Amino acid sequence: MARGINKVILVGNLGDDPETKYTQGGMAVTTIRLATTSVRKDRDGNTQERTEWHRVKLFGKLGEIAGEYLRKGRQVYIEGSIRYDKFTGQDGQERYITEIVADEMQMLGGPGGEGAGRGGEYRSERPARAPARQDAAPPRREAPPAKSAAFDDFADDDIPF
Amino acid sequence: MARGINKVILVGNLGDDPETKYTQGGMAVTTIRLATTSVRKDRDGNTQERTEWHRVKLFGKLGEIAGEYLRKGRQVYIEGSIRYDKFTGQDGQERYITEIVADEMQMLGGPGGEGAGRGGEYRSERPARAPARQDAAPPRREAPPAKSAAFDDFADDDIPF
Amino acid sequence: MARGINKVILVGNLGDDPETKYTQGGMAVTTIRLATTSVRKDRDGNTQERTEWHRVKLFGKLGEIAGEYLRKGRQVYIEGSIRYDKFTGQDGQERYITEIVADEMQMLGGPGGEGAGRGGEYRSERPARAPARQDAAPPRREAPPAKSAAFDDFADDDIPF
Amino acid sequence: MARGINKVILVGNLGDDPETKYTQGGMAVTTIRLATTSVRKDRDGNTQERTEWHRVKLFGKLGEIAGEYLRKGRQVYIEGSIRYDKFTGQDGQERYITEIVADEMQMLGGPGGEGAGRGGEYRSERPARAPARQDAAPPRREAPPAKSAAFDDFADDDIPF
DNA sequence: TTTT
DNA sequence: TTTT
Repeated sequence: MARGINKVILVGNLGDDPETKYTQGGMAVTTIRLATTSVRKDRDGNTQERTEWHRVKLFGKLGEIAGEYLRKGRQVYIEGSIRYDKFTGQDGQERYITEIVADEMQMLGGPGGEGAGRGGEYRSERPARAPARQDAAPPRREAPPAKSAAFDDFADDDIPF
Repeated sequence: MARGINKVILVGNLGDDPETKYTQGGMAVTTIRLATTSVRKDRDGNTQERTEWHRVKLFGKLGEIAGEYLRKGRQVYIEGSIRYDKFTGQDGQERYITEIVADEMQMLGGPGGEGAGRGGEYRSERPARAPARQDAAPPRREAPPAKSAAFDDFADDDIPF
Repeated sequence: MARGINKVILVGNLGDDPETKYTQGGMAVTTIRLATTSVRKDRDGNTQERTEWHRVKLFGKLGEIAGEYLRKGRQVYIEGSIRYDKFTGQDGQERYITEIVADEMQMLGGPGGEGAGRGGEYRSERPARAPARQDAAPPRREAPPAKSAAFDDFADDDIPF
Repeated sequence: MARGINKVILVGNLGDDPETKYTQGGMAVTTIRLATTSVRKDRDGNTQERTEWHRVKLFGKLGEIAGEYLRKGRQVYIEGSIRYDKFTGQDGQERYITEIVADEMQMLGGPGGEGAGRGGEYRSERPARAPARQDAAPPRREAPPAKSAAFDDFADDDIPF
């Protein structure tokens, strides 16, 4: 049972094309970089911009869709959670990385969206247990788009409203 | 494929005990009323309060847990979506109702929480197809608490981080 | 001091052009209708769509900007809160209305966006006390776009990070 | 004009008492550490927990209130944005830090809440220009609690609903 | 009434 | 109808 809420909502543009890798179990893991920019006036009245570059990871079906349809420049809505990781680099130094783990994605009508229609929302399917191991699993890009789960929550058709 | 985002986040206190009904298929549907209060100063500098009373519906396992653990006065976090419904009353008049359909619930450490520990987060399981019809399905309150889905999204244990 | 959280996040398309009115004090009040659509499979495996039509109100500068730049079909991000209102119609019947009061708005890159650039985020300025009453205040559409407040929170330039 | 949305919502417990510093301009900057925990089942069916420790910064009035009322163990709601910072350590190494900059805070009914009532929500006032410099500004802890801004957005009392 |  |  989880304790606490860890929720992130981003609307930003991709700084580059997505990168997709696959686990040994064959699950897609796509990484995108998203920019969000805020603006302020400094004490001299000059406009100052600041851009945050978010590192967003998408797993499973969501990762496949992201890898297939997102492109550099595209505007996207992401909902997910923050994850702080620590690892040891090849130089023996400890390093820290912060990532947003997506569980929902919506392509918005931004630039770079040719070839993919203009929008569409996808939710993270909780990936089932990893399938039987397939060494260095091949892409299997033919996977169909995830079906949305949002409305499945009403799956009983005789709800007593 | 869904289009658009419809997301609600509430932290409020229950105005009354929850009410649980069951569909003919045996799915729990729990309704709670949540208060959120905002404050402002009017033009005369007097403090003005305004309370919104939200009607929140929880389905399936989430509805069972809510019915079992939530009580009047308890503070709760809800995440869900807005749903506007129209129906015809017994007097033939059209009526409108706005509800929040919950897909996540977190009991907070507020008052009224005796007997239930102090917290815990639950996510809406996408209810599977309705089970074989059981006329006027009995409660089956012995259902175990839903397992959280939040972390299940990492279900492949050899993720290439 | 407020108690509770009442937060709504929407990404949707306008069903019609915005409507702007002005208070006697000269404050703009713009209403837009936003569609969000979710999809589910029913028990027969057929795809079912459901669209919610949100009524969103934007006040002050935010209302002026919305009235000027938003148009039917345009995709927009809204952040705000839910407000339930009750009033008595001319027939003496009690009526209920649910509205989203916006405090942030971001135009997204959707269709219908000619003449307005492609995006831009705006926050609700807390409107100052109402200006001296101007009977049936004239539009004053020449108002400049609101400056974003997001980054103003760092207004002290010698922050000890 | 900002572009994009960068929004974080947390409900968690403080891992330690808050730390408050002051800028040379006299603005409070309070840092708290918040834990959020998620749970999953691994492939062997064992329950795995994972806790994220968020570093949250609160500025100005919000920082003063946090420093005064929050304590280790207390449960709190935070809304803010993610900020990635890079700096050079004393060893000449580049380091990265991720922080949540709060613009809303709500004390929840969790443990550790003695002496401060049980709740209350506060919003970040956009801090005005820094006051005249006061070298190593003294705390001025007597500052009154920030007034909530949420409802101020309706400041014109003759709104044409 | 939008959108895909 | 809650809560502080």
